[in-house]
Amino acid sequence: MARSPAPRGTRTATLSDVARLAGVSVATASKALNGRNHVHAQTRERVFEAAAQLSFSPNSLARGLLAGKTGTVGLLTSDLVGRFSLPILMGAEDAFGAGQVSVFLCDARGDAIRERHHVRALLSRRVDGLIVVGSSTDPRPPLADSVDVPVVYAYAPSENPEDLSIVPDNVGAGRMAVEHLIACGRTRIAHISGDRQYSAARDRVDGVRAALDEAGIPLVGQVAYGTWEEGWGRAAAGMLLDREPDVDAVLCGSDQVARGVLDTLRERGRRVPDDVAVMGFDNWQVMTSGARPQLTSVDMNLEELGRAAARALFESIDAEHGKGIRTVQCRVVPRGSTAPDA
Amino acid sequence: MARSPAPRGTRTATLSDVARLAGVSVATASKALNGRNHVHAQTRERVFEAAAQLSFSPNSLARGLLAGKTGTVGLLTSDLVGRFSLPILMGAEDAFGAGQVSVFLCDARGDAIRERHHVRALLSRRVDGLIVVGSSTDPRPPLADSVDVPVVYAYAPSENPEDLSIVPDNVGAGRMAVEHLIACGRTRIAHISGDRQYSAARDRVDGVRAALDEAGIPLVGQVAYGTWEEGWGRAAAGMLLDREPDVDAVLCGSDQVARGVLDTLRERGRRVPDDVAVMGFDNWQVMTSGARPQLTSVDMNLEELGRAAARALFESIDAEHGKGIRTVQCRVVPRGSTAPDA
DNA sequence: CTGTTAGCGCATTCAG
DNA sequence: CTGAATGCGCTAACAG
Repeated sequence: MARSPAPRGTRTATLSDVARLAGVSVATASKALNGRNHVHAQTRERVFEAAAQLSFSPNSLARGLLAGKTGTVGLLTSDLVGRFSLPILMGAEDAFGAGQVSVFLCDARGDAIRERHHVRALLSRRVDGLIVVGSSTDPRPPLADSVDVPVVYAYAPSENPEDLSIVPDNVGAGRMAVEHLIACGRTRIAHISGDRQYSAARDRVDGVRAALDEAGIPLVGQVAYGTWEEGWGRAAAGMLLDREPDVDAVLCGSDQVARGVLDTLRERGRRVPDDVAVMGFDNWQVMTSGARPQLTSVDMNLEELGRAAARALFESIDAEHGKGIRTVQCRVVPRGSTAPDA
Repeated sequence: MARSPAPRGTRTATLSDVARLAGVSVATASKALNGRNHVHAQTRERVFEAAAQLSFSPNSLARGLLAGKTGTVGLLTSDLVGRFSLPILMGAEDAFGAGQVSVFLCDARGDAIRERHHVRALLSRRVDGLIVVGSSTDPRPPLADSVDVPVVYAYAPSENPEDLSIVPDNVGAGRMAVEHLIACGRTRIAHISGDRQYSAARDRVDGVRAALDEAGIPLVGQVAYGTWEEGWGRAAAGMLLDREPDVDAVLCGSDQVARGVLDTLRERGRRVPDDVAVMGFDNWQVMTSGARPQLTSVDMNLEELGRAAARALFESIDAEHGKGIRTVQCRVVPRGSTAPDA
């Protein structure tokens, strides 16, 4: 059914319209609608009726102009297409949306010029704060413009240690992954990583080594760096099996790499998880659930990271800036590729 | 290097600050900065210098309050996590971002209550227009509130024919897919679809049948409806091969289904594309490029759809509302799974 | 309890 | 060519 759209050209009702209809002054109408004291219950009633009748909606611009804050924040991403920005964005949207804050979304597409353009536009709109979402966990330069509102960097930390950054705990992720494999009884663990250029890959390796050292278990073979894709997983798994036939677990740099590894293992007649356990990183639903068997993976809790960034921004708005890099814990999501029963 | 953040608490410069520093009135300063005529070149110069010195940034709230339009639009999605909203959002952000428009992003999470909440907030912020992005191509109820700004529905059309909706051409997609397979010399074509509940699945089937009829080629077996996932593709392919061993092409409801079909074909010893051609829908990069061979797919041009929605909204803002449902063409992206050379 | 006044920052009249 | 005045819609002082 079509609620008829409000007639175009009809000026949207203003507070003075409401006041006039209710037979009071604008000030009284304002107080009534905003629940201030010192207004008679009956008057308040009349004002509310008038407002409803005119479907009055307070003009946030006017309010913001007066208050000096707008209840808006800017979310500046550099790579919307990338699948890591999205959950962060969702988490932030979630944390803000619950309250009275609206989010301006801007995609700089990895272009510094475009980023400055967006920052200026956002400042001109008088956002109360800014979240800058990176496209990888490698540190990024701070915003070029000097900004007089709080800024929180998410996923990619700012290179400036004076800034506040919230990042996933990649070292912890590597550690947790190995601990899970060990808990599953594996002792011949290999690591097929992703692109060595990414600090995420290197940080996870650090965690992997630390956990292995603590357990007194050596890594099987060398860490194999390559890409984040399935093809690399297939190729690397082939080489691994040739050199280290007695491997009983493969930790993969991403869920995609893990998918490739699973393919090669199946073709080589290795059973998963009986002969070889496999796990990935990112816990990307479409990758993990389509796999045979379903893929155990480390979830980087990106949505939580987004929420954390939003909360941190709130705090910075109300109080003083935080500084430095905070990490968000990740978690292992066990499935059939490491635990027979899962 | 850390450009020192502007000292907190320092009120951001206003036009009268600029005017004072330049030794002119606010009116003159305004004209100078906005490139109006009737202002001496030297004066203009002085004003610009003053503005730069104070890093003046005009307050969009004040401007919007005065002008009656804000240069903002609301993008209302119901399913950010879904992979179809994102490209649409990108396209829209792209089309708007090029100009002077900023985008409020809201995710209603498929909840009508939350949707109303967001609509009200956006109207209160005096957006100039609204794009409503659906999570499937099934028609959706129009916005519950009566809205006095233009609204464009994207992906999911509004149930109200008086509204303007922009949707992908699913019928055309089915048709193009079959035409591609026929062009590749296939005559024994089967269709493993997705979830029958979705109009997208049914519309594509319509296109498939139309194209087959035109070519005078019968469909091999029945249309197999199931889910959009890999597991369904594997299972359905097994049944298909049992019943119709001479099939030479399988059109799949999604790239994921196609991945499953490819797996089963390989296990059954059928070569792709030599024995059987395979193609999917959506052209989801991560699915198509990880496949062996790489997967031919129909791209629904969602980013273009987003841009089209943005453009349509522009037109509605400047002129009169459009009405009805417009479709955006899709395109086949050929890869190794249908054409040996690709 | 209610109304009057002032002003947030800006662009646009209209006089000078 | 420039400046003083007006008002966009609203809230916070104050005065009645």
